[in-house]
Amino acid sequence: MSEIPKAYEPQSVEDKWYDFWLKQGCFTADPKSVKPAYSIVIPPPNVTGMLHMGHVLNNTIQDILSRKARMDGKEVLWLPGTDHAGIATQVMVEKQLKKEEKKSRHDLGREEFLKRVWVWKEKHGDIIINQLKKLGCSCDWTRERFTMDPEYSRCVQKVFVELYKKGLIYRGKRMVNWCPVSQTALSDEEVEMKPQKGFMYHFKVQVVEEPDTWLTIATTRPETIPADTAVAVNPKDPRYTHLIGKHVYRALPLDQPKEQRIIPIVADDHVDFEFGTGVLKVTPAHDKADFEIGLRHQLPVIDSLTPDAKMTAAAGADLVGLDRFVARKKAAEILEAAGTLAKAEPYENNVGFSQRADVPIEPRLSEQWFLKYPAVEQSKACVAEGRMKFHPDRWAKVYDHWLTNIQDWCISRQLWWGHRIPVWRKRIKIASSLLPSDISNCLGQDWLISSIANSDQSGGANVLSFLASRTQAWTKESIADAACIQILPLYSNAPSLSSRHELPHGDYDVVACSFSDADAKVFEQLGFTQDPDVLDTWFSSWLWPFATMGWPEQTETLKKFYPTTDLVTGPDIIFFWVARMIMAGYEFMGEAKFALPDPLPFQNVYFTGIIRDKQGRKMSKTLGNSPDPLVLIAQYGADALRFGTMRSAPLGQDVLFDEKDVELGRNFCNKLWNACRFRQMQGGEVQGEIERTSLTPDDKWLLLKLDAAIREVTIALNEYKFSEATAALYRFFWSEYCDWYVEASKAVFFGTDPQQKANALAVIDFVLSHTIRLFHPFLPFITEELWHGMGFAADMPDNQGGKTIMTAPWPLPFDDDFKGHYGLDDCYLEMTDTKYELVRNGRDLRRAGNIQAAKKVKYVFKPAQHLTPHDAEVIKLLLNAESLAVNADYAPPKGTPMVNSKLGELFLPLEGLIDVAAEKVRLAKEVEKIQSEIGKVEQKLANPNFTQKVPPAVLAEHEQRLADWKAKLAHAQITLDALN
RNA sequence: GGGCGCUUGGCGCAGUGGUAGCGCAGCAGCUUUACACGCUGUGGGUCGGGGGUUCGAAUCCCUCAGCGCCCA
Repeated sequence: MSEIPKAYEPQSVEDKWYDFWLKQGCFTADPKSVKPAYSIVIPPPNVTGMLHMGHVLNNTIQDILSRKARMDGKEVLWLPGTDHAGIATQVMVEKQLKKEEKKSRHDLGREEFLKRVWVWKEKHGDIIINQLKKLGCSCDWTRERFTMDPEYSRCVQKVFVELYKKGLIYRGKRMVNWCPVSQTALSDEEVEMKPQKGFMYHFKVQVVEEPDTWLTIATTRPETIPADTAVAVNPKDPRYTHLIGKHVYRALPLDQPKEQRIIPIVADDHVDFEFGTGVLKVTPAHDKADFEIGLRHQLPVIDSLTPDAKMTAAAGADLVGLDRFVARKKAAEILEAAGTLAKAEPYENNVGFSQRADVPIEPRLSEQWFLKYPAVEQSKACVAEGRMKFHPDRWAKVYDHWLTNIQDWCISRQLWWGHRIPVWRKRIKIASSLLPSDISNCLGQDWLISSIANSDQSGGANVLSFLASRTQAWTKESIADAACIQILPLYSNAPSLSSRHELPHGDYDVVACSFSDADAKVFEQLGFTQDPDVLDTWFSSWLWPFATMGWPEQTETLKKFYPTTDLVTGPDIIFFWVARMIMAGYEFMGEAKFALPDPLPFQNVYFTGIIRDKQGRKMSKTLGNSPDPLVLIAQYGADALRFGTMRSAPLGQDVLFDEKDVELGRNFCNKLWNACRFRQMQGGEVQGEIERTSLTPDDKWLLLKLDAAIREVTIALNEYKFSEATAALYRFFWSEYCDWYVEASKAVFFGTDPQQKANALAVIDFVLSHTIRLFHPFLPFITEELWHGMGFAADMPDNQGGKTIMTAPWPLPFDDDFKGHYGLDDCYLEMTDTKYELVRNGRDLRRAGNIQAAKKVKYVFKPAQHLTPHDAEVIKLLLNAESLAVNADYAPPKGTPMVNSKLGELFLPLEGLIDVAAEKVRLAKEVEKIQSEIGKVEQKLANPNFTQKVPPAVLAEHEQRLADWKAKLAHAQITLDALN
């Protein structure tokens, strides 16, 4: 740091140090280390993603935690990676394909399309990784993982097979959330409810048995009328009881003969009296609740929508082929023309939207894979009992509520990009009863295994009961973990086999499930076809904390770093990810071989706020209110972005982002830079010995303030209060160190005493070397630059900061020995504060006199006690005075403005220059304020209830306060009198 | 409908029983030999409304209102 630029220039510094850290392997975790472990797994960003402010917040926090842990002497693993983001990535590549080649994925075929996705991934997949590096993230990049990596994919498939064998995964025909744009099922968590403006249509239907009776039905979706298979009323609704069991003519489609449109009136408790007219149209194919009603009353299901949400032939000639929203209007028009539309009034209701495609989802009956969540009770308990802590803890309630009302997870997606479901199927026909030969014919000799053969001497019946138990299935001995096979009747929901002892004749699926590539080949050869669906992306990310560490092997990494210490994520994925990871931890890390007392995946979860713009709106591409962090980094520096973000991100609150915060961060870095520059300009020995007898009160004051700052910052970080930590650092460094200590130290540096100078330098080096370390987790780049540039690294052992500040020890609060040795008594705090208070008041005198700030003036000080030459020099300098005459016998001329303090009286004898009238007004105002304060305290003290009930300490404090105010009043009065 | 959170100077926030604070913005002044990305000052709040507990309430309780989020 020979030629130090006047302003800090981050660009030249940041890349240099990041490369250095990488080359030196500073981020690489050593599982063999004897140091205690600290670990975090990154919430994997989408491989398609670009860095946004949410990532900045989230990853800065993880980096702070990681860097602090390293300085605490921990062996740190921050494990990075990306997820494959099934829908998002597929949609993106499809768009590109359409744009560049005017082709759809179907034009290419599955295999070719997937090749294109991989090409895209290789080309763009590391964009976000490089962006994280720009931010300074100290991730162990040697362990970077991608959810579609072969090893990781194998974990996903293994988990699927295990859960399948336990009977927790099943295939079922259910109502699911269907996204007509992506044409896939979605889990409940991927559906977002939004209020939508539409119409409530009231239409009439005629009762078959009583042609004079018409019922009015209210609906927001008239286009689904052709799929109605009943109308329902509440059995307790007196308006309609007499009609139950009768029928109505369905209002649509009109081209269908009337007698084919007869549907029953059923009674169902689900129907709300109050809603609409109390008569509900029941559309089992297109509404979840209606589907349930349909089941209760064995209603047929008419599907009137195609997978891309156009009307089918069942909707009639008028509507067929129309988009659902067009058909809605058309249906209303048809009803109106037919004279059966009673009214249509504006109506707002909540509609489920696909989170990805942002279109209304369709409830749709389809065959999907579901998971009954494992380890739910353990997962609830670990948070409820506080073994895992949520910060802020209110999220624990949200978590608990979700787990209590948990629904099976729809894990299949009708996509191509993702982990393909490791299930193969082959259709077989069973004529009378199942024989082992049926199975062997189907599976080949290779799959007939000894355990079955032995237990199944007598043939079919035992095989059937064996299959019926469903908790076991035929497994190939050599790869017992990898595979299982079941025989399931077609179109059956999962549990149906359990009560059967005989398989009736008919069509069956032989279902083979395996994560072995060899098995897959065999299945294909035998004419099995693999399930076309892929798994939900979250079905891979829920394994993240251990699948990234080499599971299912008990690797060194797992042994050392699992369970992880902290997880940092947004509350918006508490269900998607956090809860599921906890369940996966209990389910898959609970095995005896891992020997974990508690297999929870992390000990603490820190939930960040959501980043909003300064008007409080969510950051979004369409609003264009989301700044590009890389632009900010280029403009202000990564440290500035980090510091600004942390400073404005209180625990548990959303963050209102303002570029001003980043500017403030930059200004702060510049301040830090220049403070070090000032030190450099004084020259002298680096980190000299502090001579205890030479310490001035200012030195002691500063060291005590540093001690307080170390305590505050450490406590704040332990409690995840990052904005408090930055606030404490900001205050200490700027307001205490720079504004007061550095200015006061100029009294020494501008003086002539070499011993004093050397000592001040030693104090400054001591304080700066501590401060820079405190700042390091927040400002990794500038602190590394200064650590070396200031020469603080020079005398340190390599692993104690000699090589990099990253491993310099985190500053500890001073112990009593240290304080005793250097005489750091709290009285120096008060003494020095009093001195600085005197300076502040002395500066006021200038203003009162309308004296230009630049003009040097002469002050006179009348000490009330001994004043050292050093203190006199400090006061003079801080007052920017031409001179400060210390005179115990000073007799001021009448009208001399003065201020009073415990140290003595400070006069500004500038006869004639003082605006006496203005000064009088100012003092009168001050007296008024003091009197009002005295009044308040006196009133309290006069209250016997107060004096009798209050704790003695509080009483004493009030009495002291009264005395202080009274002293101030006396001083002010004297000053005022002096002007008269 | 249920749950959670928020409401403190123009803006963003801290303060969980004992003198209402911080930063930004504003205003006034300043080429003070580290820093104008700076320095020195300064104005501005009956702590959302109402009620209660208490010697004492921004803080605890009740209630109302507004805003936001999650779930149904």
